[in-house]
Amino acid sequence: MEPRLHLRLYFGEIPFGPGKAALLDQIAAQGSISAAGRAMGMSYKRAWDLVEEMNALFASPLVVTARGGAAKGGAQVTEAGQAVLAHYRALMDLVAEQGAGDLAAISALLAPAKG
Amino acid sequence: MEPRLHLRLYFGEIPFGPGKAALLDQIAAQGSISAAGRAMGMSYKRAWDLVEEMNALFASPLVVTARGGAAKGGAQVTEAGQAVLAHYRALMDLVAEQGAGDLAAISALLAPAKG
DNA sequence: CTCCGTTATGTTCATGCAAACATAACGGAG
DNA sequence: CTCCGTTATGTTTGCATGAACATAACGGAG
Repeated sequence: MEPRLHLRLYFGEIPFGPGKAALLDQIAAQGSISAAGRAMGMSYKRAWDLVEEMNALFASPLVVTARGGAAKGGAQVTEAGQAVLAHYRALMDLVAEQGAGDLAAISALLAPAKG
Repeated sequence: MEPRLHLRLYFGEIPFGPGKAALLDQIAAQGSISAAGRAMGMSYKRAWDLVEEMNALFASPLVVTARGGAAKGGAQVTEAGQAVLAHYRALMDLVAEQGAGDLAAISALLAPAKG
């Protein structure tokens, strides 16, 4: 499961967090939205809706798609997509490393994990 | 309105972002949950629910309350509350300053603001 | 031409969540 | 004892969200 304490980047009302980052990773690795969805236990429609949401946010799409048969159809993460992913990861790493003290201080105040 | 690009800290499913931070600020400034809610254009119930949610997250409450009349009743932000607020702000500042490059890079890729 | 895996889209249903409204308990001030 | 502003809680209703199901379009492989 996801770590107890994490960060989400927000573009207005639209969140970009661990879920969308992992989806982009899976699309890059699998070469299709449906395969990525399967690998993540997510319905194709759900995955596709998330992709559409992300693409709508940016001037150029983060994921490009192609219809068609087994060898032709598929999806690829664009350079813009890789860039967004890289900058998102950089921000998360920044917080995880240089913000470790603050994160630990907050964690120490948290109530014991509930069932 | 809130900035187009911001961060929320997540404790499991529970978010802690600009809204709750501002609510804590207002409670500290106004001395009561209801006054804080009024100042923020938020119903008392909404504000109280948020306070309850935050208090449940931590080992000791972030806000303590007292019932009663005009001079007696009210709410105060505890030391734990001030600490959480300070560490949250520190993380946000860290991202805003040292993550400025990544934030700018992402912003540059965003589609022009829609209506 | 058929088949298969993919993208693309729509519909329905359940669930969660927030807003609005309503009410009770409290306790000092006067 | 009454009043007032506060904390505290419950109920209802509308809206947004997600899950599940269904269907269409596409296009290369064979």
